[in-house]
Amino acid sequence: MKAISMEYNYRDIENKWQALWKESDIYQVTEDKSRKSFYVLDMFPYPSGAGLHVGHPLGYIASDILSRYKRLKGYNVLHPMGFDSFGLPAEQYALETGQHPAVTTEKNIATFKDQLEKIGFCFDWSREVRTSDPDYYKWTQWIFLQLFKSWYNNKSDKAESIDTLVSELNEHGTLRLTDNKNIEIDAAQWKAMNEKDQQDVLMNFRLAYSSYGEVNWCEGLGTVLANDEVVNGVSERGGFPVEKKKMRQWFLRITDYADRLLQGLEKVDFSESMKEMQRNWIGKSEGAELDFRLTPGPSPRGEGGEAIIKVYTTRPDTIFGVDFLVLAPEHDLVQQITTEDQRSSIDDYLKYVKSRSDRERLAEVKQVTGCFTGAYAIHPFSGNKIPVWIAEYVLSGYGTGAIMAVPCGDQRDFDFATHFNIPITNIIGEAYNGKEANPTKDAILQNSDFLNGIVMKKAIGIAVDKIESLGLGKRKVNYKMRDAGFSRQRYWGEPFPIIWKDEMAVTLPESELPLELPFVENYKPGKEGKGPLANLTDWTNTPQGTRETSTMPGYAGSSWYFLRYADPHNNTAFASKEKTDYWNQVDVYIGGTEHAVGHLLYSRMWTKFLFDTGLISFDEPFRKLINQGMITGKSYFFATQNGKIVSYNEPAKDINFIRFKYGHKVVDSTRKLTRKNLELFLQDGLHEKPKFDIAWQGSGDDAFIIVKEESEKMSKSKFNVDNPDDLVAQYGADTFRMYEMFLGPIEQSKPWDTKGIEGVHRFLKKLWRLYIDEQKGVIVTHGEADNESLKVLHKTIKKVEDDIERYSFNTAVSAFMVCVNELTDLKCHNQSILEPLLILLAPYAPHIAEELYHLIGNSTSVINASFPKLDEKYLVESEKEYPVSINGKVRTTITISLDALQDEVETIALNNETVMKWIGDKKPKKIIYVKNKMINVVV
RNA sequence: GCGCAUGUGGUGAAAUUGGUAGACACGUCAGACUUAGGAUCUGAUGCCGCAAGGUGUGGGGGUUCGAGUCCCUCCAUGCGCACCA
Repeated sequence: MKAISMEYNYRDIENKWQALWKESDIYQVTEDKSRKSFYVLDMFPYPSGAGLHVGHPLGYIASDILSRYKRLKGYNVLHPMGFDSFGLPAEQYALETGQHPAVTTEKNIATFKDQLEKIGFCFDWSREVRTSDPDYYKWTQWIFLQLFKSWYNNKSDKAESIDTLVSELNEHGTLRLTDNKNIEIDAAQWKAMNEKDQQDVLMNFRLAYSSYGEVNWCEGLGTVLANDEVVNGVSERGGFPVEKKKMRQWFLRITDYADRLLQGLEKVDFSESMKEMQRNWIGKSEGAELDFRLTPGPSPRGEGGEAIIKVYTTRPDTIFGVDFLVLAPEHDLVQQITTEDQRSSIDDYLKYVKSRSDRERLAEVKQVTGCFTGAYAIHPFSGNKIPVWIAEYVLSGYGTGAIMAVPCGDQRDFDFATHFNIPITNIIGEAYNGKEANPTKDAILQNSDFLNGIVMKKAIGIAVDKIESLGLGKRKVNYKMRDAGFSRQRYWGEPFPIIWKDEMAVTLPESELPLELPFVENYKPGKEGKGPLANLTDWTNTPQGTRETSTMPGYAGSSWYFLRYADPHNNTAFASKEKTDYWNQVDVYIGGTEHAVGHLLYSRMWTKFLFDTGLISFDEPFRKLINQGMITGKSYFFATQNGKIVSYNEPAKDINFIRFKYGHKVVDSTRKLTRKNLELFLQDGLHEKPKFDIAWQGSGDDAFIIVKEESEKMSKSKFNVDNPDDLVAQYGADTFRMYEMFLGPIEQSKPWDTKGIEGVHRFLKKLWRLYIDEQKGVIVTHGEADNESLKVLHKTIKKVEDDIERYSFNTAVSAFMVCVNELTDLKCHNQSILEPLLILLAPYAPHIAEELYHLIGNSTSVINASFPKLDEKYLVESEKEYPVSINGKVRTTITISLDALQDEVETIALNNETVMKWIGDKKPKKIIYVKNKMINVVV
């Protein structure tokens, strides 16, 4: 039996090499100091039950190509993968099915790894990390303890051991740090305090701290959530309503790092929109805090002391435009300053405010509501009486919870003043038209005493200086960002290494880490909003006290995992400094935008903290961030009316849309939608009202409906998930890899569409035929390569190198296609061309490259080859036909040598008949010779 | 409302510093070889026009010998933030 068909059998080739690579541990890397390191990282996935979809690998493929490329370039490349395996979904699943999260997680990870392996990634699996692994979370707990034992010293502008704070207090007592971080006790008082009180003081400084505070409580999930996990008043995961609740919680004092997180953005290579999102989240604003005294009056003003209202403003220049003050309804002073006349109205208003949920408040932003307190404040400069109001539009959580209202300059203040007939003072002359506020900073101030005639921009500084010098207030920087909630009333997370004793948090000794997550029978929440761990009394009660029963949030483990990859099996430290120094920062980090304000900010904070403590030597984790665009799925909808499918002749109104799974039967031969299918989807309750047009097709008895497709994020519930396995099975991993790159720029979102995949597959077959003839076998020739083929090769080397270096992964694919097309045309089968080509291609299509590399006689792996050297001499053409443009319009061509001198070109051009025909007898003003591009004659 | 990003053929998209716009691929059309073709190969394909030619990168304006690229302005789409004082 002869005729071993030598066609491109991707299935066998890929299986074979994947097995061999695995066997030989070819992707394992060590800290080889003789080579420069390069660290390429993907955001590690949460191992969901759904497995991988086509959107996942997009980033992984790009990072894989980059890693393989850098490796060919001689770098020692760290390219690890792991799993963010703690988290809510596994626990929700456990609640429903009773299966232990550890079991489902394990199973899901196996599926993920299997899928990843089939795509041929070069991950060093010996460095795999899993956040739910005790050997890993031991160090998450350890870092938490370090945070607990540290405080942020504004003087040194870094985190320090809490001991430095203690000794400071022992020696000097009073500590002046920033506005909101003062301890005003003397050393004697401090020493006189009992331990509990001392601990309470320290708790106000620890970077991981516990406190009673308003938290986002999500009843549906039975836990609290961090601000970034709440979207529009509902939980990001599951969409359950979220309410404010006072509870004892753990927090991360990320606000102390606000400024450094902001400054750090200057030195990292993130996209502008990503930086902007982070800046937005941090929300720094500079302004002033200003005191308004209240007029003395008959109304109760608290015991003895006169009430002072502190307002926060970013526009102190508008101080003379203040017509009233507004307090948040929750403001502490509200009860104290309300006059008897107004008391009942205020109480009614407060009742009304309380009845409204966060969601209602958000939804009805435009509505103007408020109530007068009866109190008046004194304008600090003019001495005028200013009414004090309360209103919903002032938030208690921002600034001081009180504002000075300047209706002529702020639209909300304007609306409020108009609504309640409060007279408006104009301080910007003609810039204010009386119909709406003008928030300009460029107007010249009037009616403004010492600020008259000054441009607002300049007046800001002048006003603050005056305010400060008169002791009426001070400069103040404000942040929108709040400290991050760090505890969850959940099971499937890292337990806190904390024991509560006499209301004091006691840390577990490091020798007792990891504090392993105990086994539980069921995942029902404990009493009083506590997590499932609270049900395990055997576990919670220890001789030293009661264990903390909440667990750490999902972002705990992911805030430092990139460091662990450098030294994943270290048992004595989270990673040795020697190794983190070697691998250093992540050179390129690839992942989605959805982590803009969560994971990325927390990682940056943890890195800065570990840097402060001297445990690592860099304070930004990621040098460059690439945000892969989302690959959206196509959803298909059918129109229905009263539960029936809308037919061609019916009028199209009151139409509902039913989500339908894409399938050939339905969309291709759309004669009718079967009753069974319809019922199935009606039962799923997936009624939706999308905004697109309906496309009617056919007529009469043949009428059918195709409802246009819509691109959305892929999700199981939307029936629009495409699974990479199918494509890999049908076309092979190499085709799949190249196709995902070929789709378009990595950072762009795009709908998933397989219709172009054939083209890529055809390319690989065409490539194969350069090396192999189905009958004759290997047809590679030896000897000198011809000049034309060499030009093609070197052009490709240059293009591919340039493209990958600028992360343009899609254009390099085209370069390969052009190359193979041209070599096919040239009938080039020369080894000295075709071997380097395989090395070039190996990052994109490693399997076929490896197979051919061996078939043409190599015994080593293409993975360990060296990137072909570019010889520039093949890039230049000795003579070239240049387009000649006359006044910018191309009219003819001239053939000259590439390195012709400018005056030589001019002579040739002026002797050229066609050129002369175009310019006639006019003298050209100048002749521009754009090297390698064109010649332009300006007449 | 504010901020950021993006607008190029029937489609996905190229054009790296301003220099022949539409590479490459899909699709479509025509053809070759075939018992067959969902294999392979060749050619055509922005639009108008038989053609010469004209026109063309969301609209308008500007800078330049020359603009998809730079500037101004308007429009559309996507994402983010949103009573943040």
